[in-house]
Amino acid sequence: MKEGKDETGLQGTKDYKDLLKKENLRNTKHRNSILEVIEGNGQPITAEAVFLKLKEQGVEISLSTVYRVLEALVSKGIVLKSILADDNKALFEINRMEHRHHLLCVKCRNMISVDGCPLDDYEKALTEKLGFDIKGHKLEIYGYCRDCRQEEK
Amino acid sequence: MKEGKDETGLQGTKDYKDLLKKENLRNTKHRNSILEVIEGNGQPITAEAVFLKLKEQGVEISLSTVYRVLEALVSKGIVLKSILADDNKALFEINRMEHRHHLLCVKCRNMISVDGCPLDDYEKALTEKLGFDIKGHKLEIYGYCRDCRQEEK
DNA sequence: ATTCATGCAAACGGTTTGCACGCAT
DNA sequence: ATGCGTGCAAACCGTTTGCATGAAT
Repeated sequence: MKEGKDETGLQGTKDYKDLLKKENLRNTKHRNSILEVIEGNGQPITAEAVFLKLKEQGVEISLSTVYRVLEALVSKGIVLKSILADDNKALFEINRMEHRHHLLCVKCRNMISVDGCPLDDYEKALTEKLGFDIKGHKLEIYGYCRDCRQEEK
Repeated sequence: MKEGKDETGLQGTKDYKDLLKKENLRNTKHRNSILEVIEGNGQPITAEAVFLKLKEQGVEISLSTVYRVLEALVSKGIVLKSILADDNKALFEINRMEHRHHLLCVKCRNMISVDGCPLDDYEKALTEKLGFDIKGHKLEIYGYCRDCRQEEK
């Protein structure tokens, strides 16, 4: 699988026309730019940061459009939204097919992505035990990253 | 309306004087009331809901005091704060010693608490692999509860 | 031609803060 | 007596929304 469309339709240099079309969203410059920024960004990013990155690139767009586009993408499941407890700005990231979690350093506030997930069995057990039909989860792990850990000592 | 304060069943005899003292927080009526509400509540609760519960009980308090007290308790680790992605109100719960997670029903928005945690081994592995010193985590599991699951079908 | 997307500015809502007073220590 | 705790109202700030214009289908 290379340049073809995969399940997500999310490809580096490719544009997002098909993806948007599939979700009944019109193919606009802004939506493409926003998807590019979000996908290109290694970690969850705020709406304002998206806005600023676009500005840097010379893309003129209003902040409210960023919000509206993000909301649309989230509602289609293309983008995931989350909020950390100690900072009430929302973070957005591409909904990659590989399941992924993040380690958040409480000091430098960097995020490290980790593929894979240890929760499958656990969820299965919960479903059986409680009759709860699990659709997903959000796992946020926090602590000190390798660098800040040194400094702490 | 009668109140059964001794029915928290969780702390029983102990009031919060010692706890507050230990953290260099003055022992005030409001702080005790708030701790009572939060601990008595089975699940995470918003600041406003705390405020309203207190009002019901005839406790006169201002919303900003509720926020300030909660903030103090969170900063001391007595209370945990979290924010769900689709609702930007903060939720507060007692930091119980037994590790506990919640299942959130995306339909009726009820929360079910589950004791225990499947992540210990996983975190140990991450620490070794990435040199990340893990201090804690937040796990939010969502889906349909037993009741809403029926209705979906 | 129609419908959806966007910009602008104003509104919104949960949360925070400045200030003066009250209460715990 | 001191300094933290509280009430009130206003400020704050991320986010949403109404309306008119512009672009995609």
